[in-house]
Amino acid sequence: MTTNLLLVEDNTELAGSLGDYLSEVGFDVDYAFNGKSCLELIKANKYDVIVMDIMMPIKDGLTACSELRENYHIDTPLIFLTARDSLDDKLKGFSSGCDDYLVKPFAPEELVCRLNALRNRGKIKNLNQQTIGDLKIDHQLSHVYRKEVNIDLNNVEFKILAILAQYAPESVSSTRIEDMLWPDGTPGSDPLRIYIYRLRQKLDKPFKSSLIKSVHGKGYRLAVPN
Amino acid sequence: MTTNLLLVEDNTELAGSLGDYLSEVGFDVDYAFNGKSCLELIKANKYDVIVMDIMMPIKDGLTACSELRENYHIDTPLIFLTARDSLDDKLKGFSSGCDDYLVKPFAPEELVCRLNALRNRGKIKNLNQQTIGDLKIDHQLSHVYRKEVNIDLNNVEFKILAILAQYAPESVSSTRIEDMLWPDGTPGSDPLRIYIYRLRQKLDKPFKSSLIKSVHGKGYRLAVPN
DNA sequence: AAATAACATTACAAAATGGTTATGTATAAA
DNA sequence: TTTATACATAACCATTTTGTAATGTTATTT
Repeated sequence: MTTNLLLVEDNTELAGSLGDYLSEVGFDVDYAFNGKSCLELIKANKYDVIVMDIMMPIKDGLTACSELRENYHIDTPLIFLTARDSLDDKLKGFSSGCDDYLVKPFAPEELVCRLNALRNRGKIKNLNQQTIGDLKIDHQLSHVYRKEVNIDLNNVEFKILAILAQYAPESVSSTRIEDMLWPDGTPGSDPLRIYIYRLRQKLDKPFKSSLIKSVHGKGYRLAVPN
Repeated sequence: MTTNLLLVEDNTELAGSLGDYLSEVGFDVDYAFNGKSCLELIKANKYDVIVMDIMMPIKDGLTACSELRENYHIDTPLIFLTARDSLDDKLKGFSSGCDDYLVKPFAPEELVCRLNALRNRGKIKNLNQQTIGDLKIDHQLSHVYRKEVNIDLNNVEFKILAILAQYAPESVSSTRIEDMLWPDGTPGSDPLRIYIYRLRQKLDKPFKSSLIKSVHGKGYRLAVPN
């Protein structure tokens, strides 16, 4: 998963060294040296994240950023990198439409952290979808699919599956699951087995192979095919 | 458009003054005073953004944040607010899964900027008009169209739709919707269900597919096609 | 092989949740 | 004032969830 990054910085020396560092840690770096050329690049290519200096010739960063947002409706995550550290400068930065603002001098590691945070936010939906074999779990919407077929689970069933999925392919003890399902004490009739049964009816019975395995004396586990 | 914010801070004095400020500038603030109670609140309600101290009794912020991400798959934007300013502390913060990291002491205006940036990140900047599948919502004029057909909604119906659209395709709990519709306390007869029914009559019944889905025990959500 | 414990299955009922209809009241427009 | 509309209430029924009890099956131990 490469991240396409545009580095906009008129100081060629800084651009070079910072760009090298970012390339080393896995970013795919393009360069622009002023606000004008950066707009052209952005319109031509699609970037995951933009790193931009504020003070630049021809067109400064603030102007470039707000043009990007207002005129071209491009909402690629953008972080300003600048020596201007006053509150007023920061407010101007954010009101021009940036997503983050980092004051020079900075540790390159912090920049990388912030870039990752920016990038992940846009793709967050993928992060909360989990795939185990032919099983897909959307933790955001509480949706489950097996072989592209929607499986309709209720609250408790979904929670059990989520727990098993989290620790798969390891087994999870019944008491552990029960503690997570009923933090204030498990009801007195051993309902977990019944829910496991129901989960199996929906998740395993319609298919050839069964995903939920009992581990005698230990608990349950989610089998991951190969 | 209200923003529901959870402030997690064990120092009650700071929590109070900061919370007051955030309320003044338009945030809807809930409070938690340690990592444990915050987890319970977050599981019960859905927040648009979380502001969290790191050093807290019972359960510190870093632990709370990573549990949130890993165990509960909750990706609500989260900003750490802390006096720890070393690079190492920041790296730990980001690797626990936060989205931003602000060092104390800070200007409250900067916090607000960053909160707005977090909230808007990845979302459409044009707030006046919204398109979800074949549904068009004009928040300025309170107009709704589905498949180019004008849908005439009354005040409450429109507000419900706007709320669902704001969080689509996520579900929104009934209590949350009620809080937004009737901030001074819900009328005593569960009117939300009736309004949902009427909204469906106008928005879904004339069409083949239905946009408004009930999520049993959770609330309602707007289905986005594909 | 018998006994025991762990696990699976079935059927059922209470409780919570959600959808619908009918109707009453306040508010604003004609 | 009359009328229409928005808003709220009450009551009813259907569905889903959830927990319980009872019984059958499998695995492990003695």
